[in-house]
Amino acid sequence: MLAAARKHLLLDRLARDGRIVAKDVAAELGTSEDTIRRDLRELDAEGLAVRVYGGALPASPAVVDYAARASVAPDSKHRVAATAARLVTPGSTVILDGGTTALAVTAALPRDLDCTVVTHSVTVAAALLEHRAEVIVIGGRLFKHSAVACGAGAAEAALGVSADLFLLGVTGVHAEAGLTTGDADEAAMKRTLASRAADTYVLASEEKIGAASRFAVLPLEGVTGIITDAAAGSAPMRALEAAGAPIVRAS
Amino acid sequence: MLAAARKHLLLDRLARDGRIVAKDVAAELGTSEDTIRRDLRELDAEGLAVRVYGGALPASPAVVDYAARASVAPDSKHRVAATAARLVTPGSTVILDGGTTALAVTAALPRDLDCTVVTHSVTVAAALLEHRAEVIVIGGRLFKHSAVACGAGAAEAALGVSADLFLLGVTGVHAEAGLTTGDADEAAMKRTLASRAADTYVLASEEKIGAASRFAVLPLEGVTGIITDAAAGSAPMRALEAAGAPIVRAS
DNA sequence: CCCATTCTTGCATGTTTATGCTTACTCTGC
DNA sequence: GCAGAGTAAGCATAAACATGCAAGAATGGG
Repeated sequence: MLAAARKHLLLDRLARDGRIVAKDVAAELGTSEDTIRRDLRELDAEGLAVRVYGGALPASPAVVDYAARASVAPDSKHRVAATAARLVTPGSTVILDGGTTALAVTAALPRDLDCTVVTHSVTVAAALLEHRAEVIVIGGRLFKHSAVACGAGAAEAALGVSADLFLLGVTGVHAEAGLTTGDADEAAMKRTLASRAADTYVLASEEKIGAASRFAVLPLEGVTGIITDAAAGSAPMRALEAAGAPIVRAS
Repeated sequence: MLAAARKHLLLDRLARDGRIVAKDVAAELGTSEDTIRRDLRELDAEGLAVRVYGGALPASPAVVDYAARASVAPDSKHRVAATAARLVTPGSTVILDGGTTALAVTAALPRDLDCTVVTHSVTVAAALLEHRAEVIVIGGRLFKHSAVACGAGAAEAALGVSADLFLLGVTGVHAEAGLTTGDADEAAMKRTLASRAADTYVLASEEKIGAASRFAVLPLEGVTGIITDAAAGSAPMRALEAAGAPIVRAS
């Protein structure tokens, strides 16, 4: 049985029964309990389940739905998110963008970290419910595609914020086009958020490098760092380095 | 049975019955009383319950309400939610409160209904991502216990809203105490939202009837209707009817 | 097509955790 | 203040756990 198929089945069970007992599933699938435990550990790391002694329980339903839709290679995202999460220091205020990579940051953030998180993403906010961090939601008209609040009201609310750090998600990081995203309002919102933070770091998982979308957010040099784990030698990466992009290597 | 699931069940019972008797639950679950006592001690340490001699009592109602959110919504909630969802007409603007019953309303709402939903709950907002409805999020400081935005900023944002309908969630509907909830800020926010809608209906699933929490939201006659499916002949219901509460029967 | 590399899986190891039992103590109501 | 129910704490045991390791499968370049 394929590992991916097994994980899907586990998520199905979780949705159907509301719980997973590692021993039972292992017996049913004819695999070892260790394998199931490993799977559950990974699903927990991805924020799709909550690991408990003996098995697993569902994560917050909204988060699961959203994250499952973006069924992409989680490794790259995960490494980038972990690196970004380490930038969040106790007591600091961080603006967290929307999107699946930002969602991965919430999973990588220690639950007992005392900090303030400002976000315009309802899924990010929901994912932080079980963290100690103080959460400030920026309201506005909800953009269904990316689950973030945008528009005039949101921008106005954002102007009241002053943060130490902004973790920015984009859809493209390109040597010439700079940092881009797929929607004009979102791009404007991201710019506004960037203006409210002392430092801005881009969450650039592998597939974003070399890509460009229609709407410019910021030029490459407009941010403090671009966190990525894309292979250093690849053509787009060399182009970015030649363009003077402040690359930060994820690990 | 998973230990974590058992704790969820305990919280469920606490929300439903208002108390837990260690001996009874132990017998019912087929575990030792010690295990239940240990669980209750831990829930108490986490602030989710108050340990008393013989069992446990709910902590602040708001806290328990939130913690039980992962558990299965009883039929009563669904019936109330379905009735409430039918009040939402195409083209209208509805303010949807936070809480598990409001969440059930999102599930009962047709996905292709063209309307505008205003909410201060991030979980409600996330649940509406796949609906056609336009969603406006009211931002502010996130109140972790119930996943809603509260406070000065949220109230201010709410003042800019004008809606046809407000679906209000509370923790208690009592003949004398009126409509109540477990947190002062939340109560104020609910009042503000009620003032922005032409009609206000209360989502009063069975367990809310006859219950009272610490903070008053509105008097019984301050709302257009109280949607419930509690048995008509019960004592609390007769008291409510005698007090002139505008009961609407769910079906 | 083959070999090297990587990934997955299951097993053995030592460690941690949950649970029920016992015992001695505490609380509550009479 | 006394009886009985309820309780915390310690202890033993079995289950669940993380980790390292090795065998087999999958993958990719030559």
